[in-house]
Amino acid sequence: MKKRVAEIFKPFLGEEPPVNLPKNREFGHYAIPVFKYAKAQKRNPAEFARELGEKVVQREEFEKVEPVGGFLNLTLSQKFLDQFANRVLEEGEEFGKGSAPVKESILLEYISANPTGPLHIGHGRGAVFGDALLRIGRHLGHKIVAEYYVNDAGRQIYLLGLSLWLAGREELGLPVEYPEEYYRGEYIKELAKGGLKELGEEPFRNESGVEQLAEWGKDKMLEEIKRDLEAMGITPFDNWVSEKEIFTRWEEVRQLLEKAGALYEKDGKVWLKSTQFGDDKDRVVIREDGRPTYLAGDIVYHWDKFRRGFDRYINIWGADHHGYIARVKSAIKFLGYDPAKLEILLAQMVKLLKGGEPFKMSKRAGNFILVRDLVEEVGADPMRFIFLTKKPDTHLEFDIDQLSQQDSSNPAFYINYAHARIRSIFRKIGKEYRDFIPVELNSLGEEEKALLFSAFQLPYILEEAFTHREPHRLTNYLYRLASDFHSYYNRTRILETPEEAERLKVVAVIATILKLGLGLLGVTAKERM
RNA sequence: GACCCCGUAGCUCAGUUGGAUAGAGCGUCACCCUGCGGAGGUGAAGGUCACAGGUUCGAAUCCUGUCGGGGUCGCCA
Repeated sequence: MKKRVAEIFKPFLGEEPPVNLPKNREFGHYAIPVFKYAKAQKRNPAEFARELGEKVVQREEFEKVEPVGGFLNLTLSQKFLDQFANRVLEEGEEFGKGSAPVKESILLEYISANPTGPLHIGHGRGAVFGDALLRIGRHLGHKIVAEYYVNDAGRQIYLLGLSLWLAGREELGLPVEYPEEYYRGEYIKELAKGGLKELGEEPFRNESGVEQLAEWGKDKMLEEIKRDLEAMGITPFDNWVSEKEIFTRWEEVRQLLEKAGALYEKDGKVWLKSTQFGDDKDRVVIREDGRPTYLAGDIVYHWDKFRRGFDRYINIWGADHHGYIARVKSAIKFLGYDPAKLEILLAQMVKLLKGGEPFKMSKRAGNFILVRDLVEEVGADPMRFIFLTKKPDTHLEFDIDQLSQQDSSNPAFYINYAHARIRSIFRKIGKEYRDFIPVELNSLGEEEKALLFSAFQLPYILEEAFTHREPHRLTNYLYRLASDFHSYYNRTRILETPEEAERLKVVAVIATILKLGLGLLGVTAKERM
């Protein structure tokens, strides 16, 4: 819509001018600041705006063209609004589909939490963030592959086995000596009990059982993670990539790195010369005892990603991994790929309060808050919403009690309620949205025009939300739209008025947009509350 | 010390590509039910956009510096 307006001005200005959305409704739907063009011609901006206005005032798209200072304010005609309303009603939830100006193939990797414990709310934030990006991006027409990297090898998995072994032994009354590092927490005890039932007591008798328990426990945890994802309504992943499996290609990658002069030996270890491409220090990839570090696996994984030839690679990591970016990018560079194609988004921490009381998260200590518990407490939708109303790179703090509220303080509720109210009207009259396509809009009030206008912004909002990797823009937009609707609905009767048909058409558009937008956030719009 | 994120109303946070009078929710106060869903709406109070410079027609937004809060700095992941 905005694009069409910009195009109208291209012949007069030589380019598509910036088209602003004025905050104040008195200034119309769109405003074009002409300062830049006036200055280039050394003209007075007000005069320039007036002359520009005269050139477009006759067009059917505009009802009013008004120069104010250095701005040219535009009010769209009902005819123009009607055309868009018809498009929304015809296309329904396909509205805006494939509207990205440039379509890319993207490999999106997110969560990738170790299968050593259930997901906590920090993972939850990354999960919801990634899922929203995925849905929005796909709607816009990007080809996105969703991938989860499973760290199913190495020390963390060993520790899982050890922790289960210890917990099982304690359960059996066998002697237990706790080392400094192991996983605590209720889930370990429960899992160990499950292990006793399923595998018998044998693996717990002596230390050789640790490895078996690690393998078994990892599979169990992965299943639990998948259950958690499902409970949150996360779109199923296209790929689950196993570190263990991918690492079988290490020799191949190692040779490539050596050829590129990326590796050297020192103190019996193999180092990556990551300082060459901006890292603070070089990093060990193979330890003295021959075991690879985590980085080695990650290098192979990224090599594998780039070989698959996407336009872009997006990783969503916890903010605590930011120091890791430089070394991964340097490895990519050594392997002959363009590290600029790898975009790493950091999701900041989540702090949870309940009645003002802070909760702390620490996976090791075992007193972290599980996604599962939060879903049980407030439901998946409110949880998704609270994560998606904030920028991912800000520390997020919220009180659980507020999310349990069934009122406007709970955005998930509030938006759904707007949708349900409209559904209720259509249930009552027994008609479909599409039935109103033939209705001509010509006696709309200011509020109705404004409602339609903001509903038509959806494709633009989606584009912005995706390119900035900020799905919260969509959430906030939907909230505003719902709010505008509630306000309108509160003072405007729809049924049994002379304007009934036109008003139904307007709210049908609103409901379509709300449902579509909610869907892209992973929330199913409710028919009734 | 280095690097990353943040600093906007009492609290939690939005603020579009730099654009006109700075926004929401919660909390406080005052209102609106003869109504299609009041689980809603309207209004009031509340601001040195951390601070200081700079860039320009114009800065919460971009640049530099300072201060403050959080995070990371492993041969864990």
